[in-house]
Amino acid sequence: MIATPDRTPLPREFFARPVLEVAPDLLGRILVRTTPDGPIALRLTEVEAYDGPNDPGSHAYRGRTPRNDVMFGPPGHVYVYFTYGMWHCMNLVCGPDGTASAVLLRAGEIIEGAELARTRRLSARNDKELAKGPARLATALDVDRTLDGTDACASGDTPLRILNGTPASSDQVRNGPRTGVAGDGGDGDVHPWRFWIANDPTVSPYRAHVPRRRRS
DNA sequence: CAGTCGATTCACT
DNA sequence: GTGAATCGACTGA
Repeated sequence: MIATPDRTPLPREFFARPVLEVAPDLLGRILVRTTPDGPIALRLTEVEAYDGPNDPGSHAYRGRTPRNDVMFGPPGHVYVYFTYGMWHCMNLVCGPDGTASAVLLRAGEIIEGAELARTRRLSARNDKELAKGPARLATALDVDRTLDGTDACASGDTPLRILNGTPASSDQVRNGPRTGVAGDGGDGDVHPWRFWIANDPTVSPYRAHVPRRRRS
């Protein structure tokens, strides 16, 4: 018998801890996206940690800019970036105010509002693929830069909230190198800061970083 | 101000 | 497995 997920909101203090502590603890939590058409809820199954200005793989590595400004702010807020000219990815800001660390939400299982998610993810061949990958996750939840800076810990009307859910037990958590991160591998250290739930079918496949060939 | 490339995805072979 | 799509942020001259 499966316990009903706990829908208590996660408090800001949850996110104020060190990012490497928060990231694995996020697995099994529930993200609720409230759209004009209704709610979409997602159970997190895969995340990656980015450890502020000390982390070459992080957008915060080269300092504060208009794009990454939210990362430098208080924890519990959402950092959304636009990439490859067509996709969005979403993060949750962690650590004390000013730390600039964040967790990239890479994959999850849609547990509510799948019919809404399907209309945004027409290329998905099945429901496991709706949010299998960070840009797919953002697309399924209708997240773009207009939500950058949203407080996921605010009470009342919010487009995004994060709930307690059913945290993954530590023996179900796996970790390994981050996907597609230029700062990892090579001459630098590989940070095994990708965390996922073992054997979960919604987790995205690992890919090493490949520099893009120059366009003709 | 031009050049480079990205915390990716999808269609094809 | 390979390559295209697509644009804005960032870099360095």
